[in-house]
Amino acid sequence: MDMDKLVSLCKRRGFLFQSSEIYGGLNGFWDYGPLGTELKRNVKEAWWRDMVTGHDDLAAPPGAPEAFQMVGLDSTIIMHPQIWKCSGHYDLFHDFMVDCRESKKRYRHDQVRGRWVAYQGKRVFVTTQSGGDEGVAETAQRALKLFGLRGKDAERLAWEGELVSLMTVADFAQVLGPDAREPGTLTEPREFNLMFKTYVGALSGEEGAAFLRPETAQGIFVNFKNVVDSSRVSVPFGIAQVGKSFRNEITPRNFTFRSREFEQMEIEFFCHPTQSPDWYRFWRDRRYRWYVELGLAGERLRLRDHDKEELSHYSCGTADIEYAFPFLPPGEFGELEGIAHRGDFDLRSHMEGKLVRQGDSLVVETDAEGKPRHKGSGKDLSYYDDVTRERYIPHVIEPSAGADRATLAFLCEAYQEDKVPDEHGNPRERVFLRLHPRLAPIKAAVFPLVKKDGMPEVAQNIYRDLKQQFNVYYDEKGAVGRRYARQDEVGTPICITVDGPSLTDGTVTFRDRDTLRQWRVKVEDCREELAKVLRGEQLAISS
RNA sequence: GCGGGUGUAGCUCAAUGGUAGAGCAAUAGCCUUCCAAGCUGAAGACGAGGGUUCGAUUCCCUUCACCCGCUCCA
Repeated sequence: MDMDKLVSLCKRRGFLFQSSEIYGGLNGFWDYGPLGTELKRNVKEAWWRDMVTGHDDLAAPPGAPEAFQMVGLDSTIIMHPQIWKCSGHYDLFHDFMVDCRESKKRYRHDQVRGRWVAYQGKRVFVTTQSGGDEGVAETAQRALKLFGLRGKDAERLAWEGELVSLMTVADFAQVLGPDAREPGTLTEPREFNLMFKTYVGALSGEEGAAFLRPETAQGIFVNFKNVVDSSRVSVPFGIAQVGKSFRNEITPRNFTFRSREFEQMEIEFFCHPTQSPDWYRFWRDRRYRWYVELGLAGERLRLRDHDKEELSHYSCGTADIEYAFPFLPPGEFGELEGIAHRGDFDLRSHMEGKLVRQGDSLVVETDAEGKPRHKGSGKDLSYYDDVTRERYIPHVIEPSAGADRATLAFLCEAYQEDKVPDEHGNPRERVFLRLHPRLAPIKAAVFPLVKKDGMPEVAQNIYRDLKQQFNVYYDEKGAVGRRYARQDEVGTPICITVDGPSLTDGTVTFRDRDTLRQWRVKVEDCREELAKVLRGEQLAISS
């Protein structure tokens, strides 16, 4: 599939627009047009319905260890800045970077290290990105090259001390960049913040500095105790949240795939530590199935378990649900959702402070004085089980999905081209979106075959009746074939046409988007028939 | 952030240092009895800013956006 055609269709029919377009656009931001808004709403509502309001609290679904509860939450985008310090985002997302004017490469200031060396009165800080013996060898090698010496002259170089961080160096004119041939090519360190910074309060002083959330998850963790204390849930249970998140991506690209403002659909599922591997597998499979059920059924969708090396320091299992987007190189997949086993990392972080791995356990990271690097809330977020009389910190399974990415994947998967016969029976190119009926922005279109003989009046009555239950669209302009084509292009599953026989026998035709099949339905049965078709029940073909 | 490429109507494409043109789409109407037909009407563009010039869509500079590669992506 040609991505350009989809992008063009999205703009032409009002699914997606570039943000601030009349001012030249803004990189990494996208607006949803009238139809895109409906589509994305449907994606989010399907998720909410399937995960939360439609979930049966009383019985264990297939693959689940036991029955569980699901509740919702809507937390704020701006939260206490300490949350991001304890969660680890502040340290991970907040770096100083240096650029090399010569090699055009960029490095993290804290990851470049090097050694001071002197030769014939010249003193240079030779850098490397490697540590340990490798770094020592590399700096030795590069110093020889810089001064035009051979290996046997190595002892003529006067080294000063061990490998140290670039952060200890003030004058960059004497620094030889990791990929440079001459010293002095590195820029001053520049602050690089992947979180959007803002200021709370009318005075924009640093004491009011805060961040737009880079994920919705933390809002759930910090409300864990509130939810437990207020909503009669007991472990195991999940808290779901849908909402905007913000990341200052360095290279937003690939349509809406990597946007700076995006929407997430996240669940934090709290369970007993001994049961957590079973719950992890349940959620991994459940979430994969959700995409399949809504139409991403082909080989372009896959479930991929992370390798051990790929796991975050706190995770004991992570899987990605990925889709082979058409804009990616063949064989590459883009992440739609990550399902992570996060252990007790998050709740403990917000109790004790930012955690780091030490051997097999997580401990509070400390500063030079032995105090916590980022202090936690100090609140007890453990859970007391009334039945077993056990107190513990629940483990967390986190299925974290991107609403915009899912929407984009559904669009890509739905895009179809085929040939249908025109009025003379000659094949004509057709573009249509084979969207799942639950996702389709418009559920049905109602047409009078021609704009006379009382057909519009009948069609309008059907339209008004259906409108009470479904998002339907009325159109009486031009040839009916054109109207069909327009609806196909935006994925409307059914077109209902009032024709000659309608006026005498009270039936109308239903036309199926994918097969072009038509069958007759009584006017008074339209609502029920449409509901049936949208539920995916067998089409009642009678003509 | 770097390098290369591209910016003309919703889309596809013209032309031009001196009034920017077409096809398709969209739109209003006529016609039309099942898959973008036809006729008529009206509407619609040089990404933005600056410079050179009597005059710039065209030449120059800057900027913004998009595409490709690098970099980045807890």
